[in-house]
Amino acid sequence: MAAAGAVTTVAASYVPRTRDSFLHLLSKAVTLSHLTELHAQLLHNGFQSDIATTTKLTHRLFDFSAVHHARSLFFSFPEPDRFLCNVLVKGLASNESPRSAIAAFKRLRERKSIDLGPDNFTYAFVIPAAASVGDVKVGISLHGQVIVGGFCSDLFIGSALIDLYFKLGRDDMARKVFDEMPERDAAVSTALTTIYIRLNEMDSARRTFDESSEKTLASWNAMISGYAQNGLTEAAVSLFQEMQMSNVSPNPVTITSILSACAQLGALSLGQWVHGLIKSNKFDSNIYVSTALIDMYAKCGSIVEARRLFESIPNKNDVTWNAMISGYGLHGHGQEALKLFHEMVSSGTPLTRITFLSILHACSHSGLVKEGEQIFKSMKRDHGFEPISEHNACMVDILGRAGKLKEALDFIEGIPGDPGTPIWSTLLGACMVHKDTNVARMASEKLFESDPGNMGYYVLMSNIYSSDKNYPGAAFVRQVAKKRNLSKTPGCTLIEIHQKPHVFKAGDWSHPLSRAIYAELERLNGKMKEAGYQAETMTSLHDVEEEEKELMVNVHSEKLAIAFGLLSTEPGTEIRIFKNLRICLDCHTASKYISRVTQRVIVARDANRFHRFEDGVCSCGDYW
DNA sequence: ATAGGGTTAG
Repeated sequence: MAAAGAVTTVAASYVPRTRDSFLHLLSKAVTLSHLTELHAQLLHNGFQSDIATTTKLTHRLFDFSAVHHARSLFFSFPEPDRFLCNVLVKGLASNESPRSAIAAFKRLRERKSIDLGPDNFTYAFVIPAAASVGDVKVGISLHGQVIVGGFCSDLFIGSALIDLYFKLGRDDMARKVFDEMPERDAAVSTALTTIYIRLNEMDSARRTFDESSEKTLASWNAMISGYAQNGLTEAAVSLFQEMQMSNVSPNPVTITSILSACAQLGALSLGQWVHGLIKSNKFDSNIYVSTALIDMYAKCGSIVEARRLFESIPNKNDVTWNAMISGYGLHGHGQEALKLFHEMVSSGTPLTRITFLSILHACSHSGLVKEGEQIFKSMKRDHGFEPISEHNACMVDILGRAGKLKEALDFIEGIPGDPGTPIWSTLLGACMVHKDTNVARMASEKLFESDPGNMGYYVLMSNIYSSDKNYPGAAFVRQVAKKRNLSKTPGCTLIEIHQKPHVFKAGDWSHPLSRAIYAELERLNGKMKEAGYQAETMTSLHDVEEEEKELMVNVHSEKLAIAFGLLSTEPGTEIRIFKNLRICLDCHTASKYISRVTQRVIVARDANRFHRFEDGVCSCGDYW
């Protein structure tokens, strides 16, 4: 046993202790060596047959991932009770593997020495393990046991079952479990909040959270992460601020979610502030935290800082590598992404489907057609991953963005079965960049059929017609969308000036400096035209309805943010903007001209990637 | 002496 060696080293500091003081010290221990030392002292004091201290020690050993030590402690204990068994199942599930937790659960249930069967805690630990394995048989059997054992009213078990059924793809059963749950005790509102979040009913979740008399850290975290994962990033940030005001200290789980929100928002200064918090709270060694931090820096434009952090992490996992690879992809650093991908392969880190999505996207953003094709082939041949719809879409993207629309179509032909929505949507995007109306029409017909409620495709198709000067076609597509009552996600652009975020919408006059901003744009327009810039003019929009015409010539949010950035910063300063949608063709062209006439570097993150405009050229090479 | 909450693609 690991502790045996420690006995001699602590013999000198041997102190007799009571059971309570041991329990206290065990929960206070902050390092694994504290625990091994305490284990030695426990043996000295004759506590080896005391079940309470043994259970606590086992639990704490699992906290530090000392699986082997925890295991041998468990098996050396003559008559473990249910409590100790539960700790084993939980520890195995969160450390070793969900499979071994399930195996241990089965063994313990068969063992007649445990006179009482599993309890509500046991199921709360083992059901999530079955969910993460995705084992239908085990899952259904556990649900049966829950019913027979009379645990249906337990909210923790209910929420675990709901999650299980979602992971098994049985949304109907998830809903059924929820609807059949009887009493909903207000005292366990955290569980209910979690359930609503899993059902994607954020408003009910928030109501439950707000009404709960005692807000646990887990319930704050559930709400914040629920918002962040559903793209409600402002709500996540504002709830995080509320949490700070209520004097509740964030833990690594809170930090991970809030970093994800910062990454989505492009909120660099908040992200940096959170980084400070991480350092002062010593959360650096948490792999979720450090991975989310890398992602935040990469998505907020600081790819160098992201890489610096990446190098400093000793315990990188697959997600960490994936985040860094896709960061390079976003910035159009395809070669760096490829180098890292090969390093990942040789590091022995298991590759995942997301690894291949990340590297394939990196190839497409950098126009690396050959390299992308090689990786796609080796994915199946060398790594045994059958391509799913998203991987195929990546290949279409690689070919399409490089202008090889014919090859892209041939590739689609070769896909067995229905190619799926993501593929046609990708192809449509490529048609926008390369102005191919015929292929676009074909792709859009498939999309209007398979995903008729998605306004994005109508906008894209209408823009493709417009850039081909087919205004009747553009107007027709927009009319169809209008008839179907679809609305477009409003575009907006964020810019941080002196650590304060400013958000602009198209044609926005709400900013206090609006007059100066529009005047600056006017001035820029003149200089850009001298340099050869041509905007869409009113006369070319003669076939478009009045209302739509106004919308189309409205100044886009990107331009407003850039003009504001130019006014508010010293000459020569880099301008960084963040757009929630894909940047439009006109704004892309305009940004190139602005970078030339003002001699400023403009970095723009859109929904897909980073664009770095410098002296009239964009780093994306005009495919995005 | 044990529950709940977290990162990567699009």
